[in-house]
Amino acid sequence: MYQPGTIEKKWQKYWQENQTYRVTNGGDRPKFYVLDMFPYPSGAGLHVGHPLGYIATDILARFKRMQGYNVLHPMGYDSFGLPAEQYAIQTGIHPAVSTADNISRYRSQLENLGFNYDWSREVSTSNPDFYHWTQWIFLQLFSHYYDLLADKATPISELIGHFEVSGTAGIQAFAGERYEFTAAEWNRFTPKEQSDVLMNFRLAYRTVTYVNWCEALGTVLANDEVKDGVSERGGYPVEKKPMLQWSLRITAYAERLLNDIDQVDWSDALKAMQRNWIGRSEGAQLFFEVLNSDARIEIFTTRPDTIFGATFMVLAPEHDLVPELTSDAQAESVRNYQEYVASRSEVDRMAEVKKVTGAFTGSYALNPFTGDHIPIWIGEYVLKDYGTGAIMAVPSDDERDQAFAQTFNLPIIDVVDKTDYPGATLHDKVGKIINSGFITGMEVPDAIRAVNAEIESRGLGLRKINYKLRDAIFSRQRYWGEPFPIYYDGDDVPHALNVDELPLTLPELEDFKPGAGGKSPLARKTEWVDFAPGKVRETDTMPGYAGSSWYHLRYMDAHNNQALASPEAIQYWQDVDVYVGGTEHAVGHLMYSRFWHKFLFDKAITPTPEPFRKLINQGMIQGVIESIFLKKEKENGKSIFFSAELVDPDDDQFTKIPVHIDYVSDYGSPNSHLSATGVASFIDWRPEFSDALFVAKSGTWQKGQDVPTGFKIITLSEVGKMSKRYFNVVNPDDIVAQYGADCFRMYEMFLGPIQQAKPWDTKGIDGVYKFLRRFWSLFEDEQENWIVNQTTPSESAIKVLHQTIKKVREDVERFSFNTSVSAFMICVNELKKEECHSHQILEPLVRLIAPFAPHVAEELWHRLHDSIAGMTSVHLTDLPEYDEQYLTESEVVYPVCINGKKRGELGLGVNVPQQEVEAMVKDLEVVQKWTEGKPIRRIIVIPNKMINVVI
RNA sequence: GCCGAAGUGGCGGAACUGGUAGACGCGCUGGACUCAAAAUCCAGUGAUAGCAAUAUCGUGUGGGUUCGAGUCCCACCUUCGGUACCA
Repeated sequence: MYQPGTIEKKWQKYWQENQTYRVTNGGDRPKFYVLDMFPYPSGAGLHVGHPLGYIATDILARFKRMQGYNVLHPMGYDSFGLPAEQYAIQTGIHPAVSTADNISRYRSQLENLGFNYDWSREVSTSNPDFYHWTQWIFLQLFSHYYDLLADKATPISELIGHFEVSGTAGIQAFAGERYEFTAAEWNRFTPKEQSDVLMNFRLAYRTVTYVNWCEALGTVLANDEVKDGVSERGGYPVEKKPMLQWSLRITAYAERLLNDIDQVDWSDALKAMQRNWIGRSEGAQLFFEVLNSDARIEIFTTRPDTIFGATFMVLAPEHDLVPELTSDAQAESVRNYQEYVASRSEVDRMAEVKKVTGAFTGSYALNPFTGDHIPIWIGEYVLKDYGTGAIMAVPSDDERDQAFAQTFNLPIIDVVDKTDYPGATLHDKVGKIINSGFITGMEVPDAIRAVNAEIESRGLGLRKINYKLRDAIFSRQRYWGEPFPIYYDGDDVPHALNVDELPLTLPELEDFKPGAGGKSPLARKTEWVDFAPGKVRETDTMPGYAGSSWYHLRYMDAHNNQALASPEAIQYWQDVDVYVGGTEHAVGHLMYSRFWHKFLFDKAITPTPEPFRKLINQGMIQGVIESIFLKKEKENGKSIFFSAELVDPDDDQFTKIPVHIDYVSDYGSPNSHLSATGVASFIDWRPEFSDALFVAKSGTWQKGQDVPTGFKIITLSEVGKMSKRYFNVVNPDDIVAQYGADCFRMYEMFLGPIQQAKPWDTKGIDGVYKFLRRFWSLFEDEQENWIVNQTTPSESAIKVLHQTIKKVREDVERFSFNTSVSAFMICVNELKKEECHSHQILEPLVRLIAPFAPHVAEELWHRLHDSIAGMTSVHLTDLPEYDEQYLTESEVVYPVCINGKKRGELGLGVNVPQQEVEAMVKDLEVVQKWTEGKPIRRIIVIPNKMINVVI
C-alpha cells in the first residue's frame, strides 16, 4: 500500500539526521547555485502559491546534484516589513515576536513539502547578524561616490582630497547638482557646508523627497495604502509632503545596469521591462529665460528639432520655481490647482487622459529660438521627479501637449511634415522640418544635430542623456526595519558609525504607533535617539528592499561575523546560476539587487558584475475571492445581504464583503454559494451580522427563522491574489495531509507551465494521486507482496524507459515540469499495460523520478537495495542516462495532406528518398480521390515529418 | 495612460524550430468486477450533420503572409502583473 503519510515523515527525519542536503564550500564537483526569492513571512502562513517556484527549484537542485554538481540551495526570510508593524499597532504584539512565530510556521510548512534546502544556511533579514551587513553595505554606499573616469564607485575620501588640493577643477564625478569652487573656498566651508556638498556625490545621500502624508492618521502611507487620494484605512485625505530623507544614487549605475542586461539569461520580456524602467533617452538640456525675472527654467527634450513649435511651457505643480513665477492675479487659481494635484497619486496623474487639467502661472518665458513670449503653465501630467520637472510644450508633435493646448486655447504651430512617411506616428523621429527658421527644410535627424550644435554654441544648454530611472528613496518612517548606522551632530551634519559599532540594533519598544510629525516610532525612544551629548541618531529605518538586495551573498557563508561572507566563499560560489521568483519583482527587487551587486563588484567583494545569471519568472497561483453583497444603508437597523445574482456588481449602493472560502459551497464555480449552513457559519464568524437579513431568489432568511426551500446565497467569484485579507488562503499542509507531499509537488508541477499564472483548483489532483499509486503498484501488489523481478524487460519497456529519461532530462533543462510529469504518466501507463516489474527498468525509473517525488523514490530505492549494506540516499546517486540506440525508429507514418489538410497516412521506412516518396504519394487512393484528375502542382515532403500535396 | 505577459474542448493544459490541433490529467457517458458502494480495470468523449464511411467548422476578434499558421506580420478586444513606500 502506498502510504505517503508514513514514508514522508520517515524520510524527512532520515534526511535531517544524515544531513543529506548539507553542502560545503569547495570540493571537486563544479558549483551550482539555485536560489528562490525568499518569502515575506506573513501572518497568513505559506499558501499554495508560494511553493510553485520552490518545487521547481527543488527539482532542479536535486537534478543538478544527481548530475554531479555541488549544489547550493538555501532558503530564508525577508522578515522586515509593514504588515508585522501594522499587526503590532493593532495588537501590541512585538513585530519580533509575531515574525518569529510566522517564520517557524513557514519553516515547518516548507519542511512538510520535503524540500532539499541546506537549513544550516537559513537567514532572516531582521536578524541582527544579518542586518549588521545590510548596515555595513549602507555605510560603504555613504562613503563612496561615483567616479566617471574610473567608471566605478570610489572612496569619498579621494574626492575630499581632491577638493582640498584643487577644488572642483578636473572633477569627473556623478553628482546631483553642479558645483564649482576652489580649494581655498572648500577649505573655508563650514563642516555643514562641506557635508552638504558631499551629499551631492555620496551614493547614499540625504535630500528632500515627497511622501504620502496622512494628517488624520499622523503617518506616512505606502502608495498601496492610498486609494483614490484618501487613505485605504479610514478614508482620510492624503497629501504629498516634502521630507528630508535618505536616497541611493542608483542613477549613477544606470548605464551599466542597462548595458549588462545583455550579459544575463533572462526572458526577453523581463529584459525589456528593465530597459524601459531605466528609460535611457538622448536629448538636450536647455534653459529658458523668464520674462521680467532672473529665473531660468531647465528642461530636457529628446526633440530639440521641434523647438520652433514650442508655444508654451508646463511645469510640475510642485516645481520649485512655481511660487516665484506665480503672479498675484493667478495666485488663487494656482494654489487651488496645487491642492487638487496634491491629492492625486502619481499613477492617477499619468493615467489621466480624458480630463486635461492645469493652471496658468501668469508668467512668460522666452523661446530661445523664436524669441516669442510663451506662457508658463503648471499641469499634473508633468511629474516633479521625472526629468527636470518642466517641459517645453510642442502641441503639434506631442499628444498630451496637443490636448493641453486644445483645452486651454494655446497656439499650435506645425513644425514637422510627415507626408513623406505614411504610417509614421507622432513619436517617430522622421519628417521634414517646416516653419522653423534656419532648420526649415531639414530632415528630423539632421535638424536635431543642427539645433543641438546651436544650443551648445550659444551656451543655452548641453547635449545630455536622460534616464527615467530615479534615485531610490531609502528612508521609511517605520519601526520594523534596519536602523540607519548614522548620527547627527549639533549642526545636523550626518556621521557614520564606526564599523565596529555594528550592528546598531533596533531598540525595544512597547508602542508602535508613529512618532510626532510623521517620524518613525523610534523618535519617541529618546534615550536611544540622544545616545551621547550633542549626538542624535537617525530615526528612520531602511525599506523592505534593503535586505533582499544582497541576501543571495549571505547564503554563501551565512554565519560569518567578520564579513558579509568570506572572500573564499564568494569566490567559490560566484553568483546565482538559476534564480526563480515572481514577475512582480521584475523591476523593483531585481534592479536594486543588481545595483548593490555592482557596487560590491566595484569594491572587489563580488567577482561578477551580475548577481543572477539565469532567471525564471514563476506565475502567480491566484485564489478565488468569494464575496456577498451588503447594502450600505441598513433597513430598520438591520444589515441586509443580497445573493449575487440579484445585484449589479457595479452598483455603489452595495459593498462587497469577502467571505471565508471554507463556508462556500462549489467554491470557485459560477454556482458558488452559501447554503443555510454556510450562512450560519458566516454569522458565527462575523457576529456583528448575526441579526442581518439574507435575501436570496428563493426567499429571505434571518437567524432563528425557518430556512426557505432551496435557499442559496450566490457568492461572487473573482480571481485575485491569495491573501489573508480576502480569506481565501489555501494551506499546502491540508493538501499534504490528504494526498502527501509527493502528490502535492507533482500536482503543482502538472498544473501547467511554471511561468504561467493560474487560479488554484484541486480538481485534477486525484489524477496525480492515482498515478503515484499506479507507480507504486509496479513494485508491490495489493497484498503487499514485493513483485519486482530480475526478468529481462521487453524491447518496448526499454524503449519507453529511455524515451522517458530523454524527455524528462530535456524538460527539466527548459523548466517544462508539467510535461515531464506527463512523460512519467505515459511511461507508467505503458509499463502497467505490459505488467513490467523488471528491476532493470524500475531501478533507473526510481532515480529519474527522485527529484519530483523524493519520498516515494527514497522508499522504493531502499526497498530495491534491501540487501546492500551502507545504502545511501537515492538523492546522492546518479541520474540515469538514455541510449539513442533504443530510441531510433525504423518506420515513420507520414500524414498525407492535400492543400495543408490531413487526408490520409502513409507508412514508410525512414530515409526513403524523396522521389520514391513522391511516386508513392501519387498512387495513393486518397490522393487520387482528392485530385480527381486535376494536375498536382507540387508535392512537398518534409523528411520524416509530413507530406503535402498541392493541387 | 505607459511597460510586460496571457487568451486552445465542459476544465487544467500539450503541440519545443511554420508541418497530423487537442498529448497527459480531470470531468462526463457506457461497460466489467461487487449484494451494494468505494477502489480498480476496459471503451468512448472538440462542435455540427450522418446508421456509417465521411464532410464541414474549429486555437479571443478582424485582416494579411505562406504549399501549409495555435505558432509569423498588422489592427483590435478581454484578463493578469508592474507603475518607484505591499512584499
